[in-house]
Amino acid sequence: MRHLQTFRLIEAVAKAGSIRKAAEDANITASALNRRIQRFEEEFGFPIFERLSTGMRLNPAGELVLQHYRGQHSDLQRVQSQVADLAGVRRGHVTIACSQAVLPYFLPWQIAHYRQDHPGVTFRVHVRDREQAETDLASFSSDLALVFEPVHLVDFQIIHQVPQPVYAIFAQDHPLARREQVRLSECLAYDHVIPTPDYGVRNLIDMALKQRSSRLSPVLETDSFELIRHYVLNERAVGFHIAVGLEADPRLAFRRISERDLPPGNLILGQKRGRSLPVATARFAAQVADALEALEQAGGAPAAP
Amino acid sequence: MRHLQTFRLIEAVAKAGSIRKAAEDANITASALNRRIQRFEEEFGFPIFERLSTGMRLNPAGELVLQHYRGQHSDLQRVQSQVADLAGVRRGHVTIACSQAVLPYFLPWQIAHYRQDHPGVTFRVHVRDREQAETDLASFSSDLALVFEPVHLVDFQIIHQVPQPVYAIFAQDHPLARREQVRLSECLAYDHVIPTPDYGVRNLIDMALKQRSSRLSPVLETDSFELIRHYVLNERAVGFHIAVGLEADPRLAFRRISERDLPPGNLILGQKRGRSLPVATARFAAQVADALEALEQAGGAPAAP
DNA sequence: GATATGTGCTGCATTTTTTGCAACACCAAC
DNA sequence: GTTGGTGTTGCAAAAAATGCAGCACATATC
Repeated sequence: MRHLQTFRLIEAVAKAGSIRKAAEDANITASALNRRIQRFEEEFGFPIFERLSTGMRLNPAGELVLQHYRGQHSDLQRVQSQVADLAGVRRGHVTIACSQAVLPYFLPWQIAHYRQDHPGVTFRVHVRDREQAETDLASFSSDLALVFEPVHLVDFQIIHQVPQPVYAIFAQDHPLARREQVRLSECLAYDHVIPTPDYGVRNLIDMALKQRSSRLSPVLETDSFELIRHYVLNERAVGFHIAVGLEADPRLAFRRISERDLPPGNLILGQKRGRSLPVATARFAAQVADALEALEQAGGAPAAP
Repeated sequence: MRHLQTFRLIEAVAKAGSIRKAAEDANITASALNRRIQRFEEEFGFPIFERLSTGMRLNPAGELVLQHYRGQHSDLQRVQSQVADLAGVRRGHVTIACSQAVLPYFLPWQIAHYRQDHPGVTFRVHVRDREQAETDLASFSSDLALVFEPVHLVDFQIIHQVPQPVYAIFAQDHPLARREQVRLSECLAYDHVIPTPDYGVRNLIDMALKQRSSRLSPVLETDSFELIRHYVLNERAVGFHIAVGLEADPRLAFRRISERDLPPGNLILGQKRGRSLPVATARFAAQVADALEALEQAGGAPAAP
């Protein structure tokens, strides 16, 4: 919508840090952009940028203005989506910030399934750690977040949550594979592969170990769960993973870690607090919530839908 | 702000019912206005007006668009107010929808008191019955509502409420003036003057009488409390009024109606649910809430602040 | 049934707004 | 000082919005 053009440009300047750079990106001249901003500031009644010798930086007023714009933009999209819906067209665009764990099976299946009924709806998926996911919601960069054990929970509204036990994963021929359930200390006795502290699984392990004698001594620490899943196939090591991303694989075994050692964390579907989502987004969220519900009913066991 | 101009015009057309009328009001030609709307609809992707042979009417999509505009407009004002505040200027504009009862003493004193500290803040007061007040909030026509016994309470968020007993009012020399407290049936035995059914006081009386034998037979039914207050000075009649609008007056007497007959209603300060108010408005609301609090501490007795 | 009055819409000339180009003034680093 | 970066401004060109006049159509009114 053209009436938000000035705000878009303001955002571009704020991001680029200078009028000239932003102008180049937007394919207009610096002078035009400059005057747009001046005109806006005059109309608005207050300057929204600090003029430094090195360029432009938003002042607090500008931050407020930008936030207003983002909310306005998002709400307009919601309205458009709603109108499209009542016109009989189910179209729209859904942006999701999610944990890596849901990438291999859960999320692709959910998206494909939704698109079967509503082929007009498109998606964008951002892989984020739990903190970034909440930031994304707050800045309207993402509509939904599907994350394991979020952190702040301010401005973050839970749509649905399901407890997810942590599993130890290893190659099929690993000694622990003969067991039904394993203890955390047993796992750590082997070489182990763990996520970096940004992630919920790691957080749960850290919390659990605080009151125990065992310590972590990972052979590999990584921010990629895909790497963890594949690494344990190459060395006799133990990895950690939550149920939702696991699926039967003849080479891989996973065993639940005793709840006495490691309480289940929560896989949470959420949105920005107080925001009303576009129709397509809301319906997709409802579908995912149902799927999470079903997951819980099934006992949290790893399985493809 | 100029970027909302198109929305303003759309609103004007919706209200006027025709492009030509709206164009005249806006001091532009019908053709310009027409093209603005066409351009908007094309950009938006859907028509927002029904073209009737008699003029234009918003379709459901248009209603959504208008609602969006009102929300965004209000939010922009909030941002401006907030910026003005952090720039050290306390300025702004507060719009209140209120019951008649608070007009004589309570509200004027509150406004004057606030303006003493913040002379940059201006006010607009709309007298509304309790139902209209809520509509005003919903359509962003008013920022605050101060009403006795609101009706719907959906989309209406209570900021503060204080119980208000109903008083019988009459001339100083009325027989009932010798009593400390009066019964409802006693009042109705005299000629009585009551508000129309739109008002909370009337509603309370109606509810009370449902389970009793007494019936209403008013000599005067009116939507003006000012008229009620003045009428009982001219004829030996009984009127009804809530505490907040009463003040010592040598010619007028008021006596509390027994709570056994008539439970106190609530005087409620509220806003549109989920909306964040401009700084000036929020502070004024806080001041009024404090005053209501003090009113309650004082036992709800009629008195000027 | 003809007329009159209202509606929204459109082609074209005009006005207003926005933009691009070039130059200027300033600052920081080299 | 020179160089490369910044924001800003005068002026002319381009683009967008507007006003005018007239069209086509529907609904009242006589």
